[in-house]
Amino acid sequence: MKKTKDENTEGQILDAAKSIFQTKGMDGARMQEIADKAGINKAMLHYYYRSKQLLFEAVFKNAFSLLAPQLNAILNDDSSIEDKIKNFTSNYISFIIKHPYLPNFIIQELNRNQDFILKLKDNKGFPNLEKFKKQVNDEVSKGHIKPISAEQLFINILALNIFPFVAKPLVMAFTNTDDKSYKQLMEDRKTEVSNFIINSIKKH
Amino acid sequence: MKKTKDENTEGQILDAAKSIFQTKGMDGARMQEIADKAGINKAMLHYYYRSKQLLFEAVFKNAFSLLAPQLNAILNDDSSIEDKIKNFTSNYISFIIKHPYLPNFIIQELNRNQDFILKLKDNKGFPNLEKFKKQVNDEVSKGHIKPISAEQLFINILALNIFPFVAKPLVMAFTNTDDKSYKQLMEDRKTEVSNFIINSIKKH
DNA sequence: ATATAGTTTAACCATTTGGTTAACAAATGT
DNA sequence: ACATTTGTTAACCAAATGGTTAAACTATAT
Repeated sequence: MKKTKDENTEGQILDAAKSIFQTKGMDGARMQEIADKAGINKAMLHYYYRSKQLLFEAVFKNAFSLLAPQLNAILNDDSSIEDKIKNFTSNYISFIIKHPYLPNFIIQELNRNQDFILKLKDNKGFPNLEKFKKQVNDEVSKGHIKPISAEQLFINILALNIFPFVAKPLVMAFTNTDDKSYKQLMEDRKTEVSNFIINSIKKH
Repeated sequence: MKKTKDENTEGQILDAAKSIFQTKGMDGARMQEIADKAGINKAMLHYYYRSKQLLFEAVFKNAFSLLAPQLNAILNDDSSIEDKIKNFTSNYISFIIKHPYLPNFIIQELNRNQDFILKLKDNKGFPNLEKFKKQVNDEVSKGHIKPISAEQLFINILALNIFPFVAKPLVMAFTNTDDKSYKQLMEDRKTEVSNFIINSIKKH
């Protein structure tokens, strides 16, 4: 029987690398620290992944492949705009509570290395706005929702959902909340945010 | 006559350090690169700022002291909620277009070093939500706007304004825009975002 | 049993990096 | 004019860091 990911060395390395890279970033991460966390010799990292860069890319692609399907849900699903917003908001916030470092990690590293995203864009499954655009334009011209471009609406949805996690320390300081009450604020947002968006675009 | 900031060495160092730290972060920045950018010997960095950590802190505090007044504008001004949102959105986006790396830098470094914000919180002039809370609660109970907590409204305002700059490479990839059309998208948001927020909270 | 291929380790290496030193140059005060 | 403080440089240093090597150990196949 094939060993499960967390008993074989390669998987242990990836898990440790995830944890270190996602909290410290490419530049802040140390190969020795990853090896220590995985409980193995540093040479093993190079045996399985050749270099820090390649290990990092493995972690990054893995992280991105978790995020992309969440976004495709809102872009390519067949439900109504209103349902999409409701579902996405609720699902997405649950998702991030499970992977708190993920959006920050992706954003930080994409800012550091602009070329990186070009590689990702070629992948099938990379989020594409076309269908969503058509849907938004349709609903606007039918008069179901107020005029708004699909791009701006999409940016707003992402912003309202992702930002509070990315800027957590900053927002916690401003709102004077501790970890526990911040978590509650985020729970509240599962419905708060979708209401906020829908209020804004629906006609009265 | 005292030399202006950009002719004296100390100021040149700070300028160079700003540019390097804000694009590469604490971990990615190299003292030699800062010295080269400032056009001086590396030993000068230590002569004026003692250590990388202290030089970094000088840059960080400087950056934060630019951001804080922008936020206080929305929190402590005497205008109506609607005016605040309009002005803040328009001003803030202009502000960031002038300092594109600033919000990302602050968020990234605060995530890296959680203790850091505690030092800032003690400073007078650190954004405080109390007055804004009172105003929002007032307008809600008077029935001028729909029920919403001041914290959630504040988070939403920050999110809609800051996020598109922080996550620029990601959003550019999703929306398939180049630098020029992204800049246009951001210009449009100066009014787009405030309409979006006001639509959402106003009563009909 | 024995050869073979895959896995793991300790020791090592070259380079990078933040920081220091000692000597030198330029102001500044007396 | 000269002494003292301030500013600047090149050379240097120790520690950290990504990566390599050669030997040892383990599993697998014949």
